[in-house]
Amino acid sequence: MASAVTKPEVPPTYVRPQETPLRETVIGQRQPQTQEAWPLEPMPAKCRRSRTKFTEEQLKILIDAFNQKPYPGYAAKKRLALQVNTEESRIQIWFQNRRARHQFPKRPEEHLDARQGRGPPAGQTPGRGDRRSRTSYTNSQLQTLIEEFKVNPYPGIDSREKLAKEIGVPESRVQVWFQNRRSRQNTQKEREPGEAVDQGQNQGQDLRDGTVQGTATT
DNA sequence: CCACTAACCTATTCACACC
DNA sequence: GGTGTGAATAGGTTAGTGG
Repeated sequence: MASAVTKPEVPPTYVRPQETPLRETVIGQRQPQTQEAWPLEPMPAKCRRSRTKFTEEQLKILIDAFNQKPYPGYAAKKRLALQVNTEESRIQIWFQNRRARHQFPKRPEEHLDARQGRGPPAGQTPGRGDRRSRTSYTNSQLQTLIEEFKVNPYPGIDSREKLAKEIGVPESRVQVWFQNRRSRQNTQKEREPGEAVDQGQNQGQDLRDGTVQGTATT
């Protein structure tokens, strides 16, 4: 694919959130100078997921859990999600925000084992086995993601959900995939500042990555 | 208008398979 | 051992909601 059609559609200036948060994040409000950078349509109607409104009861459960364990593992997050009847990804975001905003009680007796000075206190870490199992994408799934990335590296909630449905993975995985993709694209650009290259040909390599497959989780 | 906070972002690191 | 990449983190920004 990609032979004729694909041009590195990705606008060279598609983003620089640092200074100019001119993403498409906003609901049809933003259309900054990069407007030309963006093609014509990939501006989704709706970008952000609608704001979740937790009830008092839900908050009580969450706060209680947070006080006991500010770094819940995947299983714990899943359990909480079930308890408060929401998605695990919402739980994850809630804990992220909570940790950022509140000085949670770091138990001194847990000697924070400064492994590197950053990151969660080892005493509270989820533990290795407590991560979500790694998602392994098939070639065709990756191909779909990559194609979409070339068109729009910042898909809104609607696009993400559509993509997720199309390739059969949770929307949260699509979001993480785009985050990682953007991140790695940036670091790669730093290494080789030569042109905005990549895209067109890299695709071949990107697909090569697809050799992953196999490893069915569970 | 402003405080609060969910959603989202980048940057960085961890984990783990693969060579 | 290095590389690739999904999943996690910290910390910052954007934007919806309610006083």
